[in-house]
Amino acid sequence: MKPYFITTAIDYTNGRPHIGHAYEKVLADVMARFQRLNGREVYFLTGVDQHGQKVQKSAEKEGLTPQQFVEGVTGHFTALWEKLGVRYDGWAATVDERHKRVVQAILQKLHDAGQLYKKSHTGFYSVRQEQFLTDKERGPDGSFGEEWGEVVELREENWYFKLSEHVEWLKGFIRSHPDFIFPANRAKDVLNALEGEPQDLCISRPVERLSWGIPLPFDEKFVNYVWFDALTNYISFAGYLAEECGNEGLPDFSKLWPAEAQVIGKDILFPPHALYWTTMLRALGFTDGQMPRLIVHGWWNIKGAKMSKSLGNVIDPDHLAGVFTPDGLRYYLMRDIATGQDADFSEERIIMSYNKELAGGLGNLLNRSLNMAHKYRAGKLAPGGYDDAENQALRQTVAGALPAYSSAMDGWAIHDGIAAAWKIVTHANAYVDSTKPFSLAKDPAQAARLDSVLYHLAEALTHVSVLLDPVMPAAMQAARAQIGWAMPQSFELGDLKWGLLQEGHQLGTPAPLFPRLETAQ
RNA sequence: GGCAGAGUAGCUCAGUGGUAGAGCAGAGGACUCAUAAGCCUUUGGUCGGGAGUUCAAAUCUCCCCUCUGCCA
Repeated sequence: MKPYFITTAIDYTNGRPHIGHAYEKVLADVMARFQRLNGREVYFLTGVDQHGQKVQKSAEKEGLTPQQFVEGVTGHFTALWEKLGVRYDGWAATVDERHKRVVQAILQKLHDAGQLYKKSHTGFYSVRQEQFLTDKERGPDGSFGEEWGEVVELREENWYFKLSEHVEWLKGFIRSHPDFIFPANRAKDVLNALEGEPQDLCISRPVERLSWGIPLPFDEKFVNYVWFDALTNYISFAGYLAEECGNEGLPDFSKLWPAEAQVIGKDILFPPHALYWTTMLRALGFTDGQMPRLIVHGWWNIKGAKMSKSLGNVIDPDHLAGVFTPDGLRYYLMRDIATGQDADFSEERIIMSYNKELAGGLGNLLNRSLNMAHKYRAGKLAPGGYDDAENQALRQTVAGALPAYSSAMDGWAIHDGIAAAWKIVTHANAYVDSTKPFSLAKDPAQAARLDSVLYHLAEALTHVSVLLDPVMPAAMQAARAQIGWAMPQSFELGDLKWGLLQEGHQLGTPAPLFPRLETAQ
């Protein structure tokens, strides 16, 4: 089977990462880890978009070269992924020479195929902002606002991609491939938007206006414009045209493509991915069967409002990871949103999810279970021959969690996958209260039953540590270390059957897995 | 303005013809192994408004109100 190829949007290196960046990468990372656990080979590609006018200007403002500037900002992203446990296989940085070679090769190919043409455009140009203005920028009285400074009418030549030639094909493709866009209702938005008869895409900027970009191979007076460059990362770093371009150290494209999942935010579905990207691939000769699948996620709002610098409500993931631990943040980001929909970020909710669910629910269950096993049996497990209806019920919950978890996770319903695994936690906590091992310990005649209860708790927790591993890799590894069971390298969900812990298994030392946070402020 | 979706307990939401559900929050209780954690019980809704179809409507039809998304 081909590897599961998953990509994310590449982040624009014009500012520091916020919670939205972190959510998308964690989402992709969780899916990558789940697919691996599910026995699939995975290739996870993510990265940064480093070219363009905004970067050029920000660099100028700080007195740096664009290269120096993007290196600095890129460092904030890679450091965050390191901290959050986002573990990627390929890193797509658009200043990479290998990427530039592929972008140029693609441009040449499209040029040779007659998919590009030069046209002059006359429009209103803001000298201060260095950009053309459209009617959107006009005020109610029809004039351009003061923020644009001097506005002049300007005539400029540029290169265009014949995107409109492929729009009819695209409509048909979307209608005949309901899985192309997840969630499905987004596909309707795209079809509706396509009724607006999209214009050809301008893919260049004169080099006098923008120097920080990839030059067009067939016309040195221009550099390539952002979207074309950025979108190409999905194939350039997957090894597309690697041989032709002399690129080394990249995957075998023929084995990797198409991507099973291109994880993007709803803001860049249309037109960039659903229109530009698909028609680019089509123009390059990619068939219907070689189109990637788009996974469109929603946004984290702040008290119902969009997160924005001007509102001053930007949430810093680095700070949250410091307070709630990286896995505490990953857990909250995955459990409090339905993939594809928006959610409200709430300080109260993240505190609750950590203290109530992770500390009080899962962490405390592990702690009380191991503690009793050490207190009554020196941490040594003996499944023994005792069994009863309560034990059977717990085993049934454990067995039933796996299929529900798998299908939810595979369908991008991460929050449902977590809930499926959590049924074990809830049941096990109730099981402690109903079996009362602390009472059984006082009665020598109940020794066999006590052994079976302690065993059931440890075994159930081992299963939970595997199911939640994609969401909280570091914490679940720590949990397994306390249990004294290491997940084998080759372990897959199919191996998750009752009896992972053997007769005589020695449990490790318990310690609070998610120390409760004091909320007194 | 066009298209799409949503309005159900304080909050987040599930529920597509058959006596209103879950989680969290709130209230009460029993227990003590544990991170003042966990467990049990429980308050709470004329299912946005109106009309219609039906023995029966949160669920189907029509109208209205409010909100959201995408596009222009």
